[in-house]
Amino acid sequence: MPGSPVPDPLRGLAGYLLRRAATAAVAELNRRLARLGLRHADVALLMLIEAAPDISQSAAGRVLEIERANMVPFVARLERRGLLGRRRLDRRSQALELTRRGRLLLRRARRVVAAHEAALLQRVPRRLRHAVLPVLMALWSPGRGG
Amino acid sequence: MPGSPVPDPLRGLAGYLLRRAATAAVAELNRRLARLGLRHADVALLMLIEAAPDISQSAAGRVLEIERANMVPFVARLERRGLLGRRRLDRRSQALELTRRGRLLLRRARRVVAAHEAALLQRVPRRLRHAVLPVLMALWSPGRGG
DNA sequence: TATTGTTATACTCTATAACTATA
DNA sequence: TATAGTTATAGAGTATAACAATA
Repeated sequence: MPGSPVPDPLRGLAGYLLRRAATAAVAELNRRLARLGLRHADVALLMLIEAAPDISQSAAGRVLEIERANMVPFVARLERRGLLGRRRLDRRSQALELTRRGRLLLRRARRVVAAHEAALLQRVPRRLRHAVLPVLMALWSPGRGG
Repeated sequence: MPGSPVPDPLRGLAGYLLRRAATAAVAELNRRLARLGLRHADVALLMLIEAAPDISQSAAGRVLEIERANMVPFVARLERRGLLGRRRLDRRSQALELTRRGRLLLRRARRVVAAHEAALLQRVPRRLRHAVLPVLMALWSPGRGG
C-alpha cells in the first residue's frame, strides 16, 4: 500500500475511522439483505420484537433510538408486508408481534447477519479480535443517554 | 446496571454496536462543533485541504467518499463563509485552498476534535485502548472499494 | 474517451411541533 | 400530567442521471 487515499490527520482519528467503518458496514449489510427485501433497521426491529415479544411501538423506538414519529411509517411498512402484527394492549398502546411470515424471514435474515458479522470480524487481525466487541461497547457507552 | 435497554441479540453484534457508536460519536462531535458553526464533515474537508493543499474538488470528494455532485453545495457553503477559496488549475479543475479565516477556524476546530478524541478513548478500558485504532482501521479496510 | 464541475432530482434518515385519545 | 400513536413537515445526507466544457 504505497499511499492510503486518506491523509494521516484523518486516518489517526478514532471518530473518523468509526464513522467510515460504520457507514461501510451498514452499506455492506444492506447489500447483503437486499435479496430479502430488508434493510438493516428492519432486521434490528424484527430481532428486537423476537427478543422482547409484545414490546410496544414506542418502547421499541426508545430501544432502537428511533423517534416515535418515525416509528409509524416504519412499522406500518413491515405490517403491510405481513412481517409483524399489532395487538392492542390497552386503548393507546399496541404490542408488536412477529407473524409467521416475519419469523420465517427473520430466520433467513439472521443467517445473513451472521455471515456479515463473520466477515467483519475476519478483517480484524486475530490477536485483536477479542477486543472488537468490548471496544465498540465502550465507545458507544455514554451515548446511551444522548 | 440491572438491565441494558438493548437486548442481547443486538448487543452482541459488532455491526450494530459499530453503527450505534458511530452515530452517537458523530452527534456528540457535531454538538461540540456547533459553537464554531461547523459540522463534522466541514472539519474533515478543512483538514483534508490542509493536509493536501490544492487538492481538487473532485479528488477531495473521492477521498471523503462524497459524490462529486454533492461536493458542489458543500464547498460553496464553506466558500461563502470565507473559509476556503478556489484557484483554477486548468480550465476545468480548481484547487481548493484554505483562506486565512479557514486556517484560523480549523485551528480551533482541531482542538475541539482533539478533546472529542480524548473523550472517546477515555471510555475504553485502558488495557484495550491500544486496540481502538487498529480495530477500527481493520473494520473499515475492505469498505474502501465499496 | 474520460474527467470536472454543475444542475436537477429523489430517496432515506432524522428531528420537531402539534394533535387526539388515553393512562 | 404524562404517554402512545399519529400527522405534517423540514432538514440532513446520499445517490443517480444528464449536460457542457475540457483533458
